[in-house]
Amino acid sequence: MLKLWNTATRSLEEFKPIKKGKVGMYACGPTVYNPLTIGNLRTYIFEDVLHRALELLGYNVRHVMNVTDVGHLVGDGDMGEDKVEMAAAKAGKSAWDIAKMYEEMFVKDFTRVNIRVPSGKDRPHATDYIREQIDLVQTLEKKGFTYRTSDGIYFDTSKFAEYGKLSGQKLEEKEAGARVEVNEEKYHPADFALWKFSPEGEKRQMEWESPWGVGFPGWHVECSAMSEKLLGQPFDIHCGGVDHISVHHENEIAQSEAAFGKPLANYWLHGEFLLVDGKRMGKSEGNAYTLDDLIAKGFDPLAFRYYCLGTHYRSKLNFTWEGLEGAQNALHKLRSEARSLSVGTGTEIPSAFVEALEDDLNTPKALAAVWDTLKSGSTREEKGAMLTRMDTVLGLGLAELVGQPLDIPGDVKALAEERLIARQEKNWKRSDELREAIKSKGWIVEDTKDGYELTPEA
RNA sequence: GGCGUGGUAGCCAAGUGGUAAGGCAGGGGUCUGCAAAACCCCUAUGCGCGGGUUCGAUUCCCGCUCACGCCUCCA
Repeated sequence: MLKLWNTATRSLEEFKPIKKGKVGMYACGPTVYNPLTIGNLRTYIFEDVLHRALELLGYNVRHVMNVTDVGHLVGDGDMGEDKVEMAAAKAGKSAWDIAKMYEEMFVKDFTRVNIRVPSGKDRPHATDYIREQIDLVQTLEKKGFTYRTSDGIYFDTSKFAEYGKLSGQKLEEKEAGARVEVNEEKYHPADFALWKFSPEGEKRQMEWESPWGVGFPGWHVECSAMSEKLLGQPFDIHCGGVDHISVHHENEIAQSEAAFGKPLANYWLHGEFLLVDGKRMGKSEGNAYTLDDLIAKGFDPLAFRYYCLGTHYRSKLNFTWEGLEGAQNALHKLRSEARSLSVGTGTEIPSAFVEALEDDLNTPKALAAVWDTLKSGSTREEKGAMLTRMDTVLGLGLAELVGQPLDIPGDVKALAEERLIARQEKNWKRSDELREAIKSKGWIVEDTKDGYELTPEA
């Protein structure tokens, strides 16, 4: 029985899909205006593991992730500039080119850490669903949830009685906060833009006609419009990062539920942050690392994935280089274990592994089950089969290594053979020379009980 | 001010009302020309602090403290 922690109820709940055997999940995707940080990546890895775990448990999963290529504003809430247009201006490129460039970058990063990237319709772009977003705003307008200011159409949060139910914060409590509100035309600080007008006399690169005037959709409305269009409402699981709980997801709920009069999603799952030096890592904090930074330091992207798997998704992960190194060492060990196994035909999965996943996606526990399996008394074939199955969830690239001894170049192999003979003749000088020769070709030779073992230099 | 999360060995990190998974690092041993690997063994009487409940708490309750996050764009 799969149990998941539902942010909406703040409790562990048994997962029951709307349609038997099927799961519809929606994940808030990147805003394509700068490179992904490893913090962003942690959340996407969590969603990918969720997707894979659901499949292992027998569900047919539809995983939709949007690409925000318009409408995400920087700075003071609804008053700032559009992130994509701003990045474009800075780079001297068009907004469309910027969006395309950063989308290609994140797809590359996803691929490098073995995240299966949603594609086609399952990766909708906000700019391709302008019609749906306008429709949604019109529905809200008809139902009386909107009002107009000089710069756009806004959602009136005071009209939605349940506003704040996800974060457990009432409107009045938010109001008491120390935030500075710069948009004095809004009725309430929590109100948010559904449609923004293009600035007077200014031509935006991304703008569309609408019943209210030329402009562009607000950030929150895209998710509501696209999830309804692609998954229906309600759908099963909505995920994202914890920082979205109190604003973005709250706003999505308000829009969607106000417009359609039914729940948006049944389960809300949120991935915790990755911290650096015990503090939040963020694009605006200036302490953000990218996957390329890790690679530049000689790390394998999958070592980062392993690192993430070692912490429960609802716990903060304090990123350190030492921790990443430990993860990489562990991954190397797993790889060499995998190579030493044989391809088996079994479809067994250790129950401890499955139970760990069913327990709110407890990947650290699942990883422990992997190690226990490797240390167990099962045969190489059984272990090979089990590791292969478990790797469909882990995504550590172990499955393809099972039963695949390293491909050793002939010349290296010949040197190793020659060294073996030298050793038998107790010609240690020659033996050491040959070890050096092998090393110069990028391989490490190690003696074993009945011969030697060659591994590529890290 | 409001809402929320967490403090477990050198590091990372699970977990439980009955005496602490796993990984990394470290130590000892076997082995070895050397080295490494491999294998075996060891490494928290202890789970932020103080109370309480209990036969018994790291696990439940209360208080405190520290750290972090959200409430303003950010996974």
